[in-house]
Amino acid sequence: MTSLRDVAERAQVAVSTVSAALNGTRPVAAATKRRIEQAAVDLGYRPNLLARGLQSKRTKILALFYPAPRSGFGVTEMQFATGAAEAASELGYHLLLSPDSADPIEELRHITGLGLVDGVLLMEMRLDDERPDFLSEAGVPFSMIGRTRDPGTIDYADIDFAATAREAVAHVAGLGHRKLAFFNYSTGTYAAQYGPTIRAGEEFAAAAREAGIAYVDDHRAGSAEEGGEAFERLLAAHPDVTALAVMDDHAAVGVIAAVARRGWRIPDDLTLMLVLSSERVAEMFHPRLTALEPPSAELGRLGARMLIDRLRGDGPPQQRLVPCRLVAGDSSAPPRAEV
Amino acid sequence: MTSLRDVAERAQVAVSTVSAALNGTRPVAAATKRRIEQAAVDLGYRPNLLARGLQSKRTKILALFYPAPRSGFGVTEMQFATGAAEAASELGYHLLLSPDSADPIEELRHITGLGLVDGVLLMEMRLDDERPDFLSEAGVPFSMIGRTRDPGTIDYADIDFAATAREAVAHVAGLGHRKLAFFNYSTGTYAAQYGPTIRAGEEFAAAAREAGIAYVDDHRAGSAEEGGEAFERLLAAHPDVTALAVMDDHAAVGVIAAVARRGWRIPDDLTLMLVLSSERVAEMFHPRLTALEPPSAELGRLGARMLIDRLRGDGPPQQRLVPCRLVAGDSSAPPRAEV
DNA sequence: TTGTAAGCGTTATCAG
DNA sequence: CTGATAACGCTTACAA
Repeated sequence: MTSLRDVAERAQVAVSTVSAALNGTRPVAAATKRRIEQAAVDLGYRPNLLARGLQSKRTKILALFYPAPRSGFGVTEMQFATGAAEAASELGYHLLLSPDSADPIEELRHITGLGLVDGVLLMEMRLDDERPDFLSEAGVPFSMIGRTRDPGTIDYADIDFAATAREAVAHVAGLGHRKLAFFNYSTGTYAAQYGPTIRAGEEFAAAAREAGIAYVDDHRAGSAEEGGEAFERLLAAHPDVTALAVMDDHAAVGVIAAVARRGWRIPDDLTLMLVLSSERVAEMFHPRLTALEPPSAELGRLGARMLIDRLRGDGPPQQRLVPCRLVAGDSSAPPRAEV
Repeated sequence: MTSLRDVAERAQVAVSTVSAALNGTRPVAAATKRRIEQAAVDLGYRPNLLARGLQSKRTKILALFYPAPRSGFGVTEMQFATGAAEAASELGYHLLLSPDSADPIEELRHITGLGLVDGVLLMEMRLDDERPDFLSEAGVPFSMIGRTRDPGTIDYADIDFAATAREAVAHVAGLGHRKLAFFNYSTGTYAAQYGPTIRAGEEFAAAAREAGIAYVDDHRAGSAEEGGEAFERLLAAHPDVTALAVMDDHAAVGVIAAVARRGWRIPDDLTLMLVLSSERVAEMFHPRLTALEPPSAELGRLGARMLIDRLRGDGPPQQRLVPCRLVAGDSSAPPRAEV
């Protein structure tokens, strides 16, 4: 482990000069600077992040704080992480993966108390999430992937649920459908005030209203079984529904099975869309489902970038909403002609 | 930020005594110890990891070094990460997510040169992977999720491909099948000497031979299209195949489509299994596919644990093989009665 | 059993 | 423009 001292000796200058030369933190004569840089290269010098951090109070480490997965960590969550790690890496930062055990706040207190991280990236936000309050009070810089009900001036990157819902509604309306149903995530996520659950629910209703098409959404399903049951109930109450948007992949499996049991076919008898699911998953179904794919990796990248901007002291709060991408599959078609 | 000094002042002792009391690194009178602990609690003292690391050369940080995803990061890879993070967390360690950019070795040199991490966790191993050599030479402790062709005495946790293949073969043989086909990952992963590709290929062949059932495996498919084509070719050459094991989820999609085009049904005309895929994914298919689910989270946990053991200086090399779990779906059945 | 003091590798503050 | 020197918060001899 070669240190600043070694470089200083070899370049015949003082340690502080080496530091200055290498960091450009104060003017250094061109000649000396060259000499120092050469020495550093010769010795394969690498600054010690710990020492630097201890002194400067900046570790260049960000913590990605992720709650225990509700229902198995999905591809989406993974992409938050890899996106954030990539962006951080590009900007010279490192990403620490911090699982939250039982008590999120205690865990946050712990991880931020260690002096190890410069800031925290929050994900899996609930509308009434108490983590932002804690971090604000503790004076720890942070940003969110997702957002609380009232994010105030906190930096965040979230899905643009309104635009996403509008696009989904426009898609089915454009095909001629007059009545859309929406299956949200499980009741558990609703109770937890999980952001996407609540916001998607609201925005799909609003978008349908705006577009002037009928809408049903009182179904929440988190498993294939529940999805199938919800679908039966739906048709019993609203036989005129011709299009369905489903948030939970597994619920969609149940819906498809129920459709088949009924002797129906997709898309002839039902237009089915997967909301907040990836193209990769949509392709597993037969027929390939239309999907609204969340910009997960980008949200991760944005979250990391705005946190780093904040750490660098730059400007006003950044709040970004990015819509899902509609990937048309073979599960969308005009409604069957009513007799 | 409250430091050891603050605690020392409040407890009316020297800093070193506080350190000793809190770390149990040398005997401290019970009374003093209690006083110190009380003071620490009162002040909400948290040891500064940077300072500690700087002094002790131990940061309690592990880097999970992951290569750019070959084909989109899957659930499996995510579970390596979360499993490792959890295990690390339980043992008082932290996990740094280190994306490898273009040049893995350079990136490794960088991350290990910073003095930031105590050790490295490697994943996505290729049989001829050069990363282990680099780390060995550099004297950086590490462990692998997966393994090279000849891991020597390096710690690793990998899938037990032999046992997995045996179980798969026994499953279909038990149903009465006499000829099994195997579709591996794409040719690209073969060329890259990607561990699972090579090992699964070999072990399925060996298991079939042992069990005395016929076997075909010269098909590699990494997409739905390729999967469909491979299936057509397979049946053209081996019309007597009644069971098929597929490694790539997307290839399976193509196979299923091809089966349907042919007017066949699963499992009546073909027993289909997904190898190295999760139950969650298998459930998306209709019928629900039989799957051999890799113990991803456990491998991540094991990898982290053995690395930490190594850091603590414990014992002999740890090399663990864990078989996949067979999750029977509705895609397995006895072969159709030949006329 | 406890205190003193010397670092760990940086950065930052001063003089020179 | 450059060189001492004092932190940063902790661990670890060594002394008392």
